[in-house]
Amino acid sequence: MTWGKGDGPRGYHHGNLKEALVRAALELIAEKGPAGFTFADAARWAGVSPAAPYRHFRDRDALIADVARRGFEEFTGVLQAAWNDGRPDAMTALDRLGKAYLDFAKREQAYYSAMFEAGVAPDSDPQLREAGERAFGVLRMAAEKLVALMPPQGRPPALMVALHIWSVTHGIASLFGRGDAARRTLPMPPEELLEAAVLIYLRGLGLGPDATSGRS
Amino acid sequence: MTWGKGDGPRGYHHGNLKEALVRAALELIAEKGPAGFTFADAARWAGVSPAAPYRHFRDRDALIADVARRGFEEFTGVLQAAWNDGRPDAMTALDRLGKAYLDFAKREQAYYSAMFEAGVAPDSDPQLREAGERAFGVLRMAAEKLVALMPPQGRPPALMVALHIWSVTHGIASLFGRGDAARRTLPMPPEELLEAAVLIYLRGLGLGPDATSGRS
DNA sequence: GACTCATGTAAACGCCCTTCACATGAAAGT
DNA sequence: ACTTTCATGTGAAGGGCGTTTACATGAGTC
Repeated sequence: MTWGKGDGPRGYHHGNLKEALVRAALELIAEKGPAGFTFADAARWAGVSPAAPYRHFRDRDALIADVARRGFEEFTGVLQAAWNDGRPDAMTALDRLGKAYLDFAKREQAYYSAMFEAGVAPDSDPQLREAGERAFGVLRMAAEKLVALMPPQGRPPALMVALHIWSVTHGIASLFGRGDAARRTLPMPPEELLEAAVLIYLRGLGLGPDATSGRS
Repeated sequence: MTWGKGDGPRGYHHGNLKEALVRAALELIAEKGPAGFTFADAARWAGVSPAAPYRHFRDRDALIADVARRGFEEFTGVLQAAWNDGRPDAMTALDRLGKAYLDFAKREQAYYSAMFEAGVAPDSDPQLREAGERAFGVLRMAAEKLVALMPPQGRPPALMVALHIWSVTHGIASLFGRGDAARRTLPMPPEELLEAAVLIYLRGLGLGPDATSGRS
């Protein structure tokens, strides 16, 4: 095994402290929430002095912002894979997309917290903002494909549809999606709740499950 | 003006420290977010020593939980007033309800943060949990009145409808509702976004704006 | 008027955040 | 090969915060 990306503390220089700090942040956020982790904790976790992280991040917020940026990039990949260009049909792919969103929020709680709940302003870092917009872009693309299924007269703006789906999905993820604390109990799994909401919403747009096959 | 509830620091005893601490917390949360306020700050704001708050709250989290509980109670009142027993008809009242929700999230950012984003487990305090459930109860009631407009066969569970509406509203409030930081830009005001979403959703349930008048 | 007890204070401990001068060693230049 | 350079990590220090403890105060009670 190579030590290039490993975590063996070698001599005076760590060699990969930045990566180690990001992983420490993920570990600690998952454990104690985005507020319950300290810069010094991350340093200790990486086996360096409390001052070392300042060589790589301006402050604690910059570290969280970097975690959030990486989270958005992971997120984009996950959503894109789930959407899979709308195959075999837009409705099926949208269902996968929603489940992937909830699954990400549950499995990657640390990323999700950093992305949406850590109080990081999206504009604080242009790279963060762009990463977030790329993730939303997947939803936007999906909405465009859905809207294209409708008769040209009376098509709603695809952007609005994307925002609606994003909002309800994020709302469910925020309120009920996480496994640990702050959960509210629910009479059904979040995935079913979301699926039902989207089905009803799409029916309201005039898109039944029958309109999916055929014309692309 | 009476000093009974005022903020004049009298002699050795403050007289109203608990209230003063809650107001300090609201002020500071509104200013710097739920993470960016310290117990000692609240004490300084109230003009007492850093140890004084411990006579009234076990720790910082207990203070935030109390703020959240009060927030839910305010919230319940606001939602109930907006719903107004479903008058003049359920759809109109639901629209008011959604706007009141967003308005509360925007105007009472400090409360809203404490209620939903401060990482307070709803079960940490039974009173907090009950207050939250009373607030949701208003939505549940509204959903029941809406569902009652539908033909008995094929009525969706009112609880599910309430959860859907809560989720999309909370999602919009979380993502776009706040005025200051962490805002994402939007091509339309959040209120319109929500109104459109709910209209489409209700149409998907078979409830057009025409079904509102008449039978209650 | 003396007592009681909730309420506030002061001091102290440990931890955290941040900065500073300084140490180290990998990589570049000659 | 030797020196230089500079990013990277260290140690110590200052200030702040959270919390606990022993003590002070004074409002209400008998």
